[in-house]
Amino acid sequence: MPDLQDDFARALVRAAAELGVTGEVEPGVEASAVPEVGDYSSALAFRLASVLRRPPRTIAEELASALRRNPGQHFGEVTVSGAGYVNLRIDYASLCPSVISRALHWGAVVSPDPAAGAKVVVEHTATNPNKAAHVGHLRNACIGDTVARLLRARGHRVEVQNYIDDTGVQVADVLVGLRHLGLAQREGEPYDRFCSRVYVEVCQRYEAEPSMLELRRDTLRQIESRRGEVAEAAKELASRIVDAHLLTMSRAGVAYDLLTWESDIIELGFLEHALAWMRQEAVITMPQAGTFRGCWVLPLEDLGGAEPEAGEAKVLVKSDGIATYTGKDVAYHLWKFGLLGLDFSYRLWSPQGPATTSADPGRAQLDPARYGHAARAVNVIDQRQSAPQRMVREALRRLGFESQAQSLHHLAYEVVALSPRAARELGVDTSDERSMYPLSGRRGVDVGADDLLDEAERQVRDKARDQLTASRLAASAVRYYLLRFGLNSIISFDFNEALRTSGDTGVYLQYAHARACRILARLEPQPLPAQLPPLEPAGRVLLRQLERFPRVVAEAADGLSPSLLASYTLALATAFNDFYEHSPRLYQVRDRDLRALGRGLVDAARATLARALELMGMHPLDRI
RNA sequence: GCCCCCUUAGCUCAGUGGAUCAGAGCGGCGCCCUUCUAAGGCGACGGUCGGUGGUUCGAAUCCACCAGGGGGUACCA
Repeated sequence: MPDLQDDFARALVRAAAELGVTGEVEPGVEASAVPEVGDYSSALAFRLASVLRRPPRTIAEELASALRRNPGQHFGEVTVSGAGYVNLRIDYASLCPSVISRALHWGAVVSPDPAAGAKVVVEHTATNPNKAAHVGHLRNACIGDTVARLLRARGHRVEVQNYIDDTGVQVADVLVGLRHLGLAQREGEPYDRFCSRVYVEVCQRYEAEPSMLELRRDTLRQIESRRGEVAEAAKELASRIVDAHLLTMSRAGVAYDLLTWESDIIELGFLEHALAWMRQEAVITMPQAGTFRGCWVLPLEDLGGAEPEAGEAKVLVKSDGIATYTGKDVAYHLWKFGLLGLDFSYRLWSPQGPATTSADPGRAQLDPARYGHAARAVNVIDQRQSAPQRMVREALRRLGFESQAQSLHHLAYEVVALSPRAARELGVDTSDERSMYPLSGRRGVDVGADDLLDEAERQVRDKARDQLTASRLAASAVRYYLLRFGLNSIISFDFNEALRTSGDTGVYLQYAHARACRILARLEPQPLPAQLPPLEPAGRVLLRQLERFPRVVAEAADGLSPSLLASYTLALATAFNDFYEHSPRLYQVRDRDLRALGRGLVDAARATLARALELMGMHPLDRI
């Protein structure tokens, strides 16, 4: 179905051409701010005023008559208002049937992108596999998962990868704790929670006994060697935590196509190969003196032969021979774009779970051609890692992969912090009166993702019909809470706000959907009459929201902006609730045509709400 | 020091290709449940969009400077 707003924009461009305007014109069509003048408005006349050297109002009149001579499909009245706005009123009677029938047939692709086809790899979550996931990790996963769903709804081929950093310091820390602190898992304590506790303890011990840091260094070295008992234990620890994370994330509707293991990148020689390549191309150098003596570094600028000082280079391999995360990330991204010339083996992580990379060809189960080979990469990583992400891109560029460097997109988002109240509730000293307090796994100050989901479930349990409904409702509430903020907003986490069930919440959206389902259950399906009865104002608002859906999906997907979809869905649910409150009970409506129209709108709202909820990873509920 | 982000109603946040854009939710106030789900709807109250300048016919939105807050700038990630 053609898109009405686009049609209006195109018609305006044609009209401008009739007035003798050549070249690019931006019609600037928006929903009318004043409903009395129309449904869509354009400020084109203002923009043409300086070109045509006529008053905007005159130009608007000329545009309007050109539009009236040659109207588009579903165009109603064309008016001119204000100092020169051209307004279009929708012909609701003609638009209604096509909007409704389109809504009843949303497929996997809601809003096809003509440019889709190339593969997009979305990397998200990448939580250190050493402790329980907290609400900050959950924000990452919800953003990434929704972006992946949005891209698929545009017709892109998407592969979701979860990078498992199982050879980093955080895993080493918990391993040190497990092996040297003698802590025991408590009765009923989940393993990931237990490891969180060990992590906090070990971090405290480092402070008290700096000599313990030697244990960490040694552990890290053994992990990176990939041989021996310690390396095995690290793999075992990471595996158990990854299982816990997958379970947590699945509660929130988040799933992955592939787990990519850092240990495999090392074991299969990806890192060595990438480093050798960068040495050969003189992308990285080893300063003989100065701050970075004995490290392999990526110089940030041309220093004219001088040795780089702090801030002038990024270390990829430390002087002790251990690679930094950025070093490993370069190797990973060379593979991701299919540039490395080496590949993993692939098998299933669990029978129904995601695929995983493997360093053991003997256990390979899956076709390697399916994975990697990205044309475009979207990395969902919080804003604090902007600098390292730039380094990865810069390394690709200097190896001669300019187009891949440009196709690597760091989707940066702000962190979740604690509101002063939440911080107090978690026992943080807030006497310094800061505006927010950071989450800290290291200090044990965080909101566990599972705990939050559990708490949300308790909140809705008594009103939900069963346990499954309660858990889906809870997941919806949490997911929507984490998605409705813009990516540049720090979420000042507050329990009351996150667990609220009224107003601008996931529960409200689910309720609207379930309400539509309950209404439909009482009505026989019925074809729309050829001649539609007039639509009430609330119905017109609803129809306009329904008409807009594919456009919103396109904008949210192309702009990698889940919050756009969140605010749209709220507007749609509000329009539907408004329609519901201001229309007579449909099953009591005698007029057959009126009932058919109402049923059609409710069904379209139901289908569109369901699709919007799915795109946000929320399971649409037929009944609550 | 340098770089990035934020500052909009009492609170939490949308809105930033200029115009018809001062919006939502929460809280507080007043209404609406014999009738498809009231986790809903309606009404009133509430903001000189951090400040100052600039560009423009027109700025919450663009530019400059300033203030406050957060983050980065590590041989952590």
